[in-house]
Amino acid sequence: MFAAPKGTKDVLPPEAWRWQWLTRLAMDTFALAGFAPVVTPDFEHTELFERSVGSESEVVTKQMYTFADRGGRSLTLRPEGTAPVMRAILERGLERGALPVKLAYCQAMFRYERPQKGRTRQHLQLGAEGIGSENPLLDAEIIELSTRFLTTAGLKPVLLLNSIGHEDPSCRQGYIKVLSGFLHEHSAELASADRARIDTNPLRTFDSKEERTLAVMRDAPLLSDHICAACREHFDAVRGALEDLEVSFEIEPRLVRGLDYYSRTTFEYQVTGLGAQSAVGGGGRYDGLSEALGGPRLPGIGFGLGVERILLALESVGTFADEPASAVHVYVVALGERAQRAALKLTTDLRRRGIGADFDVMGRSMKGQMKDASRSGARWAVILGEQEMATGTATVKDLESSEQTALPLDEVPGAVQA
RNA sequence: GCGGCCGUAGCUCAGCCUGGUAGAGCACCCGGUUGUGGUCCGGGAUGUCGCGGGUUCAAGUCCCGUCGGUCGCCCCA
Repeated sequence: MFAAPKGTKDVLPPEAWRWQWLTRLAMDTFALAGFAPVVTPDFEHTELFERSVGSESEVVTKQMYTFADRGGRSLTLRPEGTAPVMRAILERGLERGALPVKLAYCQAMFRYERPQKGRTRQHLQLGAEGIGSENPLLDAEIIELSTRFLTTAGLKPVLLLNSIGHEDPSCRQGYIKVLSGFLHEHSAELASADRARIDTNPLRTFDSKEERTLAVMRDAPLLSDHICAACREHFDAVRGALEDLEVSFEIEPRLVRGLDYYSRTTFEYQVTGLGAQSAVGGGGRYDGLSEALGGPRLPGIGFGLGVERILLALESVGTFADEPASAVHVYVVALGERAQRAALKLTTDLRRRGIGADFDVMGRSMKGQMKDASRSGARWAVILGEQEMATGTATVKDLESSEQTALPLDEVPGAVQA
């Protein structure tokens, strides 16, 4: 027998109802803020991710599902959502129309990693992107939106906020030099894994879980003390706007993102109940992304939220804001071949009127059908037996109160509306 | 890519240490009520004991390998 590939899993009912509930809630919430849905391909040219996420980044060097198709093209299963959306915008020239472009998605991401709690090789991500404006109010709008969605879903996440400046010697590049100098000075005190990447990705040293490294980093120079005046001003405006909106946050000067395209505002949502993982989502500005892909200057900001992680966190909280119920409202019980055909007809008639209905196709006894009716979650059982068939009626039973009455067939839909 | 633990019925697991050819609960089906569910009672079906190899008269049980799961490192949503 076949099993699902390593690091993937099927989602079956009842869990799947929660997925549907959560993703609908998200897309509805985003739409209410003007973000229209977008769907991009599940695979892209490998180069798209090399040029946006960064050819030196861990995601690109170790985690991508990259393959050659029969035409010899190097393709990659989408490891993140922002670069494909930007690519689609540039390809279709949306940046020459009305700005900002506001898009939302619910799509699978693929990363080759060792699976563990809250981490699989395919995961579903909800995201929204606001593209074409540098206005700090857009940052606040985006952050409030994702915060509100998570809160509505039933979480109380901690919002961590930082600014990592922009790609310029007067700003982040200058800081990285200062940081590298500091790290080289203290390299003997760092854990070996952290020492190894002083030159490749010094910012990530802040994320180390090595005690000895963290001890060193407590005295490390902070990016927030070295960003340029314009970035500082932008960040102050974002904070002010969030305060206006009463969105609470914590400034985390050590918050660093793993994808190269991020600039200025970065943020992350942390919750408990995810095992070793702590983030349900994160995002930030990517003012240089378009240019990295060969497009015009097109600043933007967005976020990505992990559906599996949100659901895990909700489970650990123990409450779902909206526990979905069965959609079957009426169960038609039939006795005899003639009644079974009538049952399909009645079930279909109810469905055409928008009433959830189901019936037995297993040839169950009446007792078995009643049991199945109960199991289906239906409120009503409509019984079609020989007596009913003879008189053109149906017995309508309320499965909660156990009360039942005989009605002419054409009055059944009206009787089970409530 | 590295490490710990685990892999027995559809599900959750016991049995493994101290080898003697499989069990419980739930779920499912049938009956108690040949036209009435959710409760209760009675009965029933189901396993290549992850896979491959080894030790042994005999392996679910011991050994090796492998695949998968899980948790952690790493990385990230």
